[in-house]
Amino acid sequence: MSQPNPTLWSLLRSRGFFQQCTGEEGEIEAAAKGPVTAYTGFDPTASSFHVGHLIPLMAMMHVQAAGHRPILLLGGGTAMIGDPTGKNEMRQMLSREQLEANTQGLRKQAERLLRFGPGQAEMVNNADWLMNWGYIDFLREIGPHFSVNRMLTFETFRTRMETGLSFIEFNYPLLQAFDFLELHKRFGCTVQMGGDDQWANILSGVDLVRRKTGGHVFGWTFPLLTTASGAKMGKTEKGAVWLDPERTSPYDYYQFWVNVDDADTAKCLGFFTQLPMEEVAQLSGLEGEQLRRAKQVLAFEATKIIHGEEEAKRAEAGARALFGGGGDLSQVPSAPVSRARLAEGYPVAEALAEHGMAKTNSEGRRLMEQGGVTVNDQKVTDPFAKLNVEDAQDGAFLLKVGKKKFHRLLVEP
RNA sequence: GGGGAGAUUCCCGAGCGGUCAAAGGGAUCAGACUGUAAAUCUGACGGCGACGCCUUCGAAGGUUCGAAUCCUUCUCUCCCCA
Repeated sequence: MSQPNPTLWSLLRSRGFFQQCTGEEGEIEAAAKGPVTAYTGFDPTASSFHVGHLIPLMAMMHVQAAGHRPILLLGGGTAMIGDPTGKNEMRQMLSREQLEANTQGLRKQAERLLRFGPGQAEMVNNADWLMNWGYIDFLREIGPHFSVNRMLTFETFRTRMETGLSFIEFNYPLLQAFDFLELHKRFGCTVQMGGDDQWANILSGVDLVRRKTGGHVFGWTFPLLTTASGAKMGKTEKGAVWLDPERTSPYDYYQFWVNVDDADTAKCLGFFTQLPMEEVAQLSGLEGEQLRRAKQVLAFEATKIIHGEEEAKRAEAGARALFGGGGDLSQVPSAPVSRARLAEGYPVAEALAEHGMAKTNSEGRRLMEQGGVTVNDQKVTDPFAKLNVEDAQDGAFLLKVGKKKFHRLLVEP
């Protein structure tokens, strides 16, 4: 392990990864003289991380880069309960098989971002210690340390007083607190990090560790990632933006970042790139049209971290071809079309629907009627227009919907 | 255990026998303006080669020329009392 970097906390602060932490001013810094073990948890509710998970993941990368030890906790056990935080209603319960599959998926992705191994990052699954408890035992062991009166004051639960809260969800903070205790015992973990909505859960853990072991541990939260207009970030018309290239292609991933609001650019450069802050500050200083340069850097860097430099370059080349004019079209998302299909006249509406540019044929036709569809740079407004072999350019059709959605159909030889 | 309210298209939410594919808002998409930004304005927003046809208003039956609207049963949710 490299020499621990005592400036980890100030680095995190300067990059935006700080909302609040427990302890007195400067206390956590002081406690971090030697290598610190810090953990953050993710419940495996899907088989891939998405952009919403990126802040804690990036934070863990900084922890490791600074010479400390990050622990990534996958909540195979807690996901059996379901975190009620931020939910208006109970989450659908996932089957054990599903959770196991999801855990595998997340594990694979995490391994690309952090170095795991002896003396390096740890990856744990809380199913390993949560699943074997007997109900009575757990209640006797942990229950006495939790005040229902206090739990009811948690924002999470207060909002649920209106819509209803089941007992299973009410138990969630106990389990998360127990995780911290367990990691403290096993790995000497002294810091739990998470989104600010986790504050109450994290505090529960800090308290529990103190009560059970007398240990002094810390909680640290990140700001919740919202767009300048207040909405949760990470959603597009296609749904969540995933880190799994099968779900969100590197090209789309790159596009997501190019398309962030002007107002969010600076914030995102701090969170989602590893560029030095001087460079971030300089890029953020750009104005107007120039700011797009900053977004291109953001997109490239963010894509590089997740998909690697090669993919980032490809995504960038594709974007340049489509938006910059000319260039290399080979990186644009594409699919083959058979000659037979074209011979009988391939309705544009169907082509759009079959390649994810419209949900249905009707929507495809509507888009055409509204002037939103372009084939090889020619606007097509006839809803029943067809593609024919002889209309192909360089053996392909470039379909475009709106300003940003492109797809190339390659005529089979 | 007793009493009450309710389940509507992605979300919220009108409709309460025909004029309902179902008001309004949000979200979303397209067009204009732009910088692959934001804001604003306009349009679209169940499916279908479509001024018509098909499938929708928790589920299944029934009444009726005709039902999201009435009746029956069922499932689920919420509230109040105990």
